[in-house]
Amino acid sequence: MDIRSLCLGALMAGDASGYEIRKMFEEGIFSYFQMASLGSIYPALTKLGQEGLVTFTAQEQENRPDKKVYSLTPEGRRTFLRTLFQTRPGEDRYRSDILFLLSFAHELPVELCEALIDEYSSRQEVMLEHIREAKCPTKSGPGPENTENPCQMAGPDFIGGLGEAVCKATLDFIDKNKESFLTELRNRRAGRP
Amino acid sequence: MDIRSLCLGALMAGDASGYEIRKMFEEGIFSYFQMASLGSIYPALTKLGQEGLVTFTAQEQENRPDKKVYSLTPEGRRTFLRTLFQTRPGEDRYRSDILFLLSFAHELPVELCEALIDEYSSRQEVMLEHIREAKCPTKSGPGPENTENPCQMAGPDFIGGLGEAVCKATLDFIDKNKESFLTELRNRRAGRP
DNA sequence: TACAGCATGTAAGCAGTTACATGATTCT
DNA sequence: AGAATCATGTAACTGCTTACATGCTGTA
Repeated sequence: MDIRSLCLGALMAGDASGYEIRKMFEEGIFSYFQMASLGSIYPALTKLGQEGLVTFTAQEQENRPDKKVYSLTPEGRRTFLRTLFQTRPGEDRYRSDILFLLSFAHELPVELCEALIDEYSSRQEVMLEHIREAKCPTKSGPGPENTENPCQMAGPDFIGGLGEAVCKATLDFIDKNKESFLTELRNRRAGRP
Repeated sequence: MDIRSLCLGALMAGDASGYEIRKMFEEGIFSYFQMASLGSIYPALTKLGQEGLVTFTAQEQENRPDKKVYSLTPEGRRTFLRTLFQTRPGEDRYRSDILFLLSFAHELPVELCEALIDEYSSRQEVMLEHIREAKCPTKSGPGPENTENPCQMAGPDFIGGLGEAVCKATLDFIDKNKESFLTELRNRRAGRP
């Protein structure tokens, strides 16, 4: 999935500025499985505008750059839908420095291992929070205004449920295994220093 | 984590050729949370060799290019350990085209949604298989020969357990929610065609 | 006072993917 | 016969991150 399709997808949920789109990928429902930075979003939006797939209206703001609120054109919508149908989905990929580092736990101080695990936990908790908020957004939540009631969209609901289940399983596993893991590390250290 | 550290990390588990290192990232324990392609591994190995962090012995093979079996130098080992200590782990990131596509389930044919979910499931099953094999490798399993018994390494065990828990949670969620999700999609379709 | 958030945009630089080049062997 | 596996290597291309440029508002 290239950044252009990602932007079109974000706009399917409602009009938004580049800044708001990034928020969707950072805190919203997409944050679980995609991400995009401003440095790639702005150029993508500009290009999509040139191709007639999006338009924008500049909202004037005092003492700030105009806020450009983008929306899909009918053609943009059609193009995106076509992309959805045609895309042969690429491999999933998960990257985690923390888990890589923890693979070498036997070479690291136990305190560092514990810190890494805790860091991993707290990140998962943040993610869980994001997913829950995205599933049942509070009024004036992040992202564009909800033109449709998102609770009527089955997709995000299913995906959100999946994300929730995964985060919970992760936190649960750590909860149950962290101490015995650290104890084992300490014993090994004591056994052959 | 840059590709160079990833290669050093792979070699911590034992000597290996570039081709074998890729296998570790494709099927071995690392496949769960990192990946690397041959086009990046070979140049990295060459560079590490120039820097004195790895050496290799060329194993002659009939009618094939010599197999270059790399091993860490003492300095390579030290460098990697230093890296482990110093690295401030980057954000985890998970990318999934399938989940992105499924976010728009309400715009897709139900059959396509089902196919996407099934594809997702089967990929998770493959991953689960890899993780299990990596945790309790069979004799002559993938990757370099096990110079140490991996069952004595707590890190991979913990990580493997985590990966297993996550895969299981995913498969479990899909098992329990797929049908009702598809039914809901079909009902919506029938309700307002 | 300093930092975080809002808000857009450009451009350099780099890391990694993909494709190309080559070729024998073994499995289906 | 064709595909996959083994095996290494180079190079173009792409797409993304990071940093820079600018500047007000609100909070700690």
